[in-house]
Amino acid sequence: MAQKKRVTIQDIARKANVSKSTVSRVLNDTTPVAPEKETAVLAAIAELNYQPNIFARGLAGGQSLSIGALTQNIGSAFYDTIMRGIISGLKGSGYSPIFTDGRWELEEQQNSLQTLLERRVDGLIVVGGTLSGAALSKINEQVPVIVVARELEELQERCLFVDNQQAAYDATRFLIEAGHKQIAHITGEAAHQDTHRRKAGFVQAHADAGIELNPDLIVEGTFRRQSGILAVETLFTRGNSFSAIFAANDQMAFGARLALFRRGIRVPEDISLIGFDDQPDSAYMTPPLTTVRQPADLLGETAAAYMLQLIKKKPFTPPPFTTDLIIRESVALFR
Amino acid sequence: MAQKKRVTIQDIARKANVSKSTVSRVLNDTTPVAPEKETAVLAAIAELNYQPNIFARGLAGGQSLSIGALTQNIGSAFYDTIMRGIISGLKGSGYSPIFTDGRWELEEQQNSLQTLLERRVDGLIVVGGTLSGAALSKINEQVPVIVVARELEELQERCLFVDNQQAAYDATRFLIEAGHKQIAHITGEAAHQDTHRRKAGFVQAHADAGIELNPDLIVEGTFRRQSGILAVETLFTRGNSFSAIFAANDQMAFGARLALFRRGIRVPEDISLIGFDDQPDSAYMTPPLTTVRQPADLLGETAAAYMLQLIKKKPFTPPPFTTDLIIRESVALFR
DNA sequence: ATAATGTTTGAAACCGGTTTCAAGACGAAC
DNA sequence: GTTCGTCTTGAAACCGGTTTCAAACATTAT
Repeated sequence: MAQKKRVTIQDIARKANVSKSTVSRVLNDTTPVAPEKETAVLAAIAELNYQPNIFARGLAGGQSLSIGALTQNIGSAFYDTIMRGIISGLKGSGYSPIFTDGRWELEEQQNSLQTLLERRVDGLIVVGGTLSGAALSKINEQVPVIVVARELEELQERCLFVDNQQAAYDATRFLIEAGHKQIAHITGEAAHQDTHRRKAGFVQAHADAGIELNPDLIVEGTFRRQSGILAVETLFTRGNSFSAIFAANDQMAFGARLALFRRGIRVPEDISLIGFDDQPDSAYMTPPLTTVRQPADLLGETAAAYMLQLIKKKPFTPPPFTTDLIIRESVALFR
Repeated sequence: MAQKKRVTIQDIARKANVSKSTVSRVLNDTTPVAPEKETAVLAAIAELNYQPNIFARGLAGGQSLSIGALTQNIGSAFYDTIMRGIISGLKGSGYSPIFTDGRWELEEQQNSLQTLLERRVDGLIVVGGTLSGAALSKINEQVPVIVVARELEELQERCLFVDNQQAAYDATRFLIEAGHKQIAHITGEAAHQDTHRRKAGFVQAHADAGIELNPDLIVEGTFRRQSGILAVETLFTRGNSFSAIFAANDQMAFGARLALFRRGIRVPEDISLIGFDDQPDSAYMTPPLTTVRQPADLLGETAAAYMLQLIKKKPFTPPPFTTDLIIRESVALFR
């Protein structure tokens, strides 16, 4: 059953005794139309429950009314929150988002990108990832690009990100102020920009506090839970003592926490732990994890708003993004 | 810069010295074409880097080559895994997925549905949610619908789901066999089908084991972390003793675990805990959570494969889906 | 050799919108 | 009363594909 024939603009035109052109005009509000005709058209649209054909519109108008969003891990809390921000930022604009998942793999990112471009998105929001700035810059010539949670030289004003170094600095300083002097750091994956920024903040905080940093206390991780476990094992293998760990993200903090648990080491009584991202589960860690919160929702919403302005070729100045240290219970004063 | 003009089928035709029709034919493989012409067309396509215009194709062919997927919480591990399954199941088929998020709110689900329908998806995969069977059944008249993780009378053969009752039965039985006799259950939200199935399994396991079940040990939750905390508080307020908790999902198990932690109650030494879903974080709980695993990836992949067959109007019989009890460290023998 | 059949092929119609263009209506200015 | 400019409107072209249709050609049967 169902409606055998879809209602077209022609049907509306006929019903309202006007031409297709006029219907199109009231639909898009491009040219003034006599009030009584407009009313008639609107009535016909309502009565016939007309839905414009998106393909015809896209074909004729050259617009898809969709924004592509390429994230790296739909399903991770951080990306999810950004996505929700994008959704809500686009709400009511007539544009709808199309999400794809790059899975942190370059090939997958390229495929996803290809898919979005084939779908003729009117704008592209890239969240994280490892696509080169040059590549994105080239795409930006075709369709406006905004980059979230990453900083690219080539697309300077199009990047929305927080000051990762400062955030890591704050986190480290918090540990130092709590009396910790021997602090370990589990870094992210080397290929990531954030990894280096956060590490730099960690280092800087030591320097500013006049604490000598033992390079053996820095262990390379991958941003994944598993690597948090490995990192802690590595730390103990190396044999240096430490009273706190700063993990470059919450997932690794979870891994570290499990590794400590396995060794019967208490958190925070024996060793303090601090993460980065404030993913939802972190508040439910035992003990609840002290961590750095990024305004992921705001980043997403801003990206959407920015994109809408970009499409309209209007100027836009993104607000500053600040991070917050969420103090919970995984950090103790060093006795 | 960029390509000022997009390459069209006409350009290819000209270059290969054939007509548009012929190009279209080699593109879609609908009618045999002379080998030498086919080669010429293919060469032209490669040389000019031709990408078909998806709108023109959709308009002319009446196909969008996209599959809509409506999930409830992009970002929750369970939905995420299903989504990945859908992505991988669709890979190479020419169809690409469009995801929307219903957020477990009816209005949002309806909006999302509307968006997908406007986008003229060729198929719709609904994951969970609260849209009525009648509503979905009606949509199924327009476009094939598959429902994942939910069972609907109206769309019987289109539903892919696991036996929640059996899975909950297994989990409960595991606790009983470990010697637990007073087991608490934190249910999901009443509006959900799964909630009742899981509860039924919990009840049935008691009956089969000849253990009388104290109804005070069943507390209503909402599937959210927070409700796990509340549920544990409620249990202690009620004052009944119990040695194990079966939470209807992992998130609530996390909440319960935190509540126990706050009270200084050890898991599993004092109270055992078992969850449902096996979300990634669960393996990193302290102690790692024993839980029920649903084959979410398989569900997603199957949904995609099923949809492709449906579109081709071919028959398809989904494989059986089984759950696994993932035994970790949150359950102890009752002494 | 002729008729019947089958295979390739291009022209043209079509999908459902948007946009250009020119004509018609109308009020203001001369 | 003309002329001019502005506003509203419909016809037609166009976007870039797919599909129908009939013609052209090749193949086989009679």
